[in-house]
Amino acid sequence: MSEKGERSREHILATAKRLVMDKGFAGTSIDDILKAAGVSKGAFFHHFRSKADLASQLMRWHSAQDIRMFRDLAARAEALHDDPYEQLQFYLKAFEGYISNPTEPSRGCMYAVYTYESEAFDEDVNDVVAETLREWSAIYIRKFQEVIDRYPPARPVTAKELAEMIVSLIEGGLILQRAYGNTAITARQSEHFRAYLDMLFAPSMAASN
Amino acid sequence: MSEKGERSREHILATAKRLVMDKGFAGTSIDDILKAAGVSKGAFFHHFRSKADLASQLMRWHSAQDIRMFRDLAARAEALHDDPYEQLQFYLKAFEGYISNPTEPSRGCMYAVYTYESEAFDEDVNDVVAETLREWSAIYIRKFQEVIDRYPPARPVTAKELAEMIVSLIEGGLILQRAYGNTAITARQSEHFRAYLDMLFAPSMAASN
DNA sequence: TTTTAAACATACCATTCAGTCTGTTTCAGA
DNA sequence: TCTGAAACAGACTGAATGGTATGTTTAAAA
Repeated sequence: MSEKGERSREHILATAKRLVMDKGFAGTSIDDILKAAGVSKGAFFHHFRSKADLASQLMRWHSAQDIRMFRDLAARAEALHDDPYEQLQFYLKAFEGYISNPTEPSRGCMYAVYTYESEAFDEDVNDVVAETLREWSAIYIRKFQEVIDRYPPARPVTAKELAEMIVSLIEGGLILQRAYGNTAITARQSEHFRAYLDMLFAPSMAASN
Repeated sequence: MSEKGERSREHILATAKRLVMDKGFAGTSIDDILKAAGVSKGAFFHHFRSKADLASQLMRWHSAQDIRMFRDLAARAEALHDDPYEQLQFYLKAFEGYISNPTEPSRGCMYAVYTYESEAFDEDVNDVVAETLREWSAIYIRKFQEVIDRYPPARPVTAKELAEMIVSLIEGGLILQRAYGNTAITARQSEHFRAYLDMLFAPSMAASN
């Protein structure tokens, strides 16, 4: 990242990420990664002590990228809009744009891959997965709470359950997307969720104007 | 299933299913399955030509079980209730009971496992996954359509998008469930979805009485 | 009782895999 | 220019893995 030496490590991580998302972690051999990345075994084992170490570094690297993106998106939403509901809508729409980007269609979710092979990983790696998902939820929870506080919902809902719902919809959408070979499903789920939010909050928003 | 010889095949399939759901397909070796099932290599390769053939038979076997369960649930719902909305509620609640069964807590979803390792499987196996998910959706779609026809929803929704939503919520919930080690999440998502349905249909149900 | 095929058991084989070992190159600093 | 360490290259190894070959048991039909 900072030095030139990081280039190769990041290149290996990026290649591994692509392969692991396509074939799973156990289904991806080190040789597969070497071949796809065009690096030697010496280079690989210079940066990673073992395949388990790759798993750990890969998840931490990917998690750091994601958390940065979540926070960037949240910061942009807050810079552009004052109203928490508008911030939320912006955030959700921005994510829809990101997930259905046609140049780099989403292959799925790294956390789902790790979750479904959790037995293969060290406990601390699984903890990173859970913590990243929690961090992601937390961004939603904060925003939902602000919205709920300002616009009493038509039905009593908690910020936590709404956050859990959108995360579930996205994770589930990514699975259906892969299974059906249709890259539009997750964004559609998010749109539908926004329509649900409209039902919940539109009445009291109208009343407050 | 019918003959005694089927016992061993089914025993291998059931064992493989458990292991594959815990460790993924690539992460489960044939020897793992032999050891866990207490059968010999000869027995295994008598019933399955290769590991890929196991993958195929396992998915078809599992899919057949699931589809039978979906249809049984739907039939029971229709036997117990006349009103399509009550049938739907029964169906969803029954599934919640099944998924959060404490004696056999759900390890996740087989289709998700296969989806995230899809590169490893033959095209026809991936087709079985997609078709089973569609079959599952179709049961929801039929019921949602009946409900929509009888009770005009508060917001224009299609049966298809509602079906896609509950399937996504369940799939996503199963991931979060594994990641967090909390076996209650999927059932909670389903409950939340039922609350959403109430918002959609309760007004016109009240009007029709 | 004999025959026959399915159902199993086990030793074995070739390949792949993660990981090691022994170097060579690169390049920053003295 | 020299030194030393980081970065890399690639041949090699032992264990694991998928798969085979060959033989034995079982059980039902003839």
